[in-house]
Amino acid sequence: MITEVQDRLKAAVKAVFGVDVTPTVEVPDEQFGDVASNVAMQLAKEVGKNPREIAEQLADTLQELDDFAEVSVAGPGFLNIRLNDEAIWSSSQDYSVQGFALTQPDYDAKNVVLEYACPNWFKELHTGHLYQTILGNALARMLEVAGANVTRTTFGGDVGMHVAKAVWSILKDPEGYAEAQQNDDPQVRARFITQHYVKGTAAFEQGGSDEAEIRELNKQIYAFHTDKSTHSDVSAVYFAAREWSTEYFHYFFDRINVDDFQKYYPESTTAERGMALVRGGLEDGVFEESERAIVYRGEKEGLHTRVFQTSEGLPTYETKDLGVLTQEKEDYDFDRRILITGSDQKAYMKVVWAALYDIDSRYRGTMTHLTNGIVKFADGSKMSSRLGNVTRAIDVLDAVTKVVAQESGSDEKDKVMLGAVKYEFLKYAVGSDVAFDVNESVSTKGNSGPYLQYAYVRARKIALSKTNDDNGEVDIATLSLDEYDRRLAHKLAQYEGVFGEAVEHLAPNTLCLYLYELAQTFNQFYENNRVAGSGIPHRWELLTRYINVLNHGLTTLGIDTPESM
RNA sequence: GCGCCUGUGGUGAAAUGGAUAUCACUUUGGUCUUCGGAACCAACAUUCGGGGUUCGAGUCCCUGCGGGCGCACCA
Repeated sequence: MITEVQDRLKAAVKAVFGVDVTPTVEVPDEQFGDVASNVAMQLAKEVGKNPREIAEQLADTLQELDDFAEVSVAGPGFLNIRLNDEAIWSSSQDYSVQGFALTQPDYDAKNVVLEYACPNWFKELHTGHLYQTILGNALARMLEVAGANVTRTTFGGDVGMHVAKAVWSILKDPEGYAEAQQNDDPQVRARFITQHYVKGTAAFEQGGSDEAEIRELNKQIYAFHTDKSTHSDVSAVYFAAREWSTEYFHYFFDRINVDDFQKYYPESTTAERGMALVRGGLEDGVFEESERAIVYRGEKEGLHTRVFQTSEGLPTYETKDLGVLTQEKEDYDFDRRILITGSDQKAYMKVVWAALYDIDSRYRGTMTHLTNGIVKFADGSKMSSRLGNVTRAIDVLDAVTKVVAQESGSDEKDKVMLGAVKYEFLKYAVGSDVAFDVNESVSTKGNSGPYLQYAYVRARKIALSKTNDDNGEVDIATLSLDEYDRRLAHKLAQYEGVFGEAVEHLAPNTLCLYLYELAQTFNQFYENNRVAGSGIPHRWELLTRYINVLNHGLTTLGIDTPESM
């Protein structure tokens, strides 16, 4: 709808003023028209006339076109266009039945690597991971619809100080370990490891001999991956717990029903590769030595200095990140790489990428970093996994399950629970803080996943009530839409444009908002207009189109549509 | 201290520089003898303060105040 109008406007501007522009066209508030443009303001300077005058001239030309029922000028020079019913109807036609063509030029046939969730081995997943997983899953699906070959990857720490802390604590206090060996519930084992991580962290912060032991253990664990020396009590515990964590990740991602990652990159597998890059970069002057460590001087890019190799000769997270980046490039030859992490990593990641660009400038301009805000409790305090006061991802699911169970008692409860959680996270713009109150923030009413799921279920059931009287064909020539028919058709016609915008800005919330408004528009239509037994073919057709768009949108966001609720 | 981000109804959020700032929750009051009521309708704000740029500013610039995050061997 937008693009058709845009084309006509462009042609009209060319004809009247001989100027090439891409007119801005948008859907205005309903009172103004079906589509509107402020192209007259765009042109004012170039043409040297006042916008109002330009708009009047364009209106006269546009008024002649068949699809336009009315073209008027308002305010400083807005062009408001009301389409005739036939044009409204046919611009929503593309969405009927199947085979939506929603490819976007920026992504069509491009290789995209999407890295998200990035869990740490030896720690339970918390709400931040839950959020990133849901967001990443939705973006991946959106980009696939847009035509991209998407590879979902995740990168997490299976080596490093946090690991040493957990393993140290288990070795120190093996009580519970035997028990965990017996209990193969992934959630229980993950909990066991996390508790030791918290204890190990506390001991480390006390300093003294505990800290020294943990540092020593850290080196030992790195060596397991280079020497493959896996025959000790220490390595037995390490590899067992590492395996438990891996199983736990698979268990959890399956639990929330998101697409599988094509590839897990544990840090241990990218360390050596990163170290090689750092050594090479040191020779080329990208890195330099400082206090026996190897650092990158970010100041030359307006950033700060970061350590890539410790004075102990160990790689840091920075180096392992270089490793995974180049590994992904080699494995999937990405045209574009999108990374999702917490916003606390923003400045850090800039430095790593600056170093990478210095090493290999091909990467410049191919990478995007999306961040979610800090996940906070509703009282404003920040969660810290180090202190153990996290809201675990599983706690969120449990809390919402309770709410949903009270309200529905249906057999598709799980879909509704996950729908509530997913939509709640997706409906807000990417990047803002996530203030999280387990008991209150996940809604099942109003602008929520369950509202949309219910809207879908209801519409499907209505569609099943079709009788012989309702089987007529829509006849464009005699088509007559009333206020509510028209409003719904108009809203349906916007899907393609909204989807394109959501992809362009990597903003699932745009899509969420549209689907919610669509459902509201339908509910108004349904409240006022009879469908079943009406014998009005276009109402049935609108119902079908509505169901298809809703289904497509929700599915793309990773939200399942239940059969009943 | 330096850098980056942020401030929108009671609460949580939306708004490529465009028209009378949008939505949900809460609260208050309505609709309907259901095509599935998890519905529909109505009421509730001078976008933190002060300057500036612009035909036009929640949005851009400057400044003040408040909040967050990051700044070398953790991830």
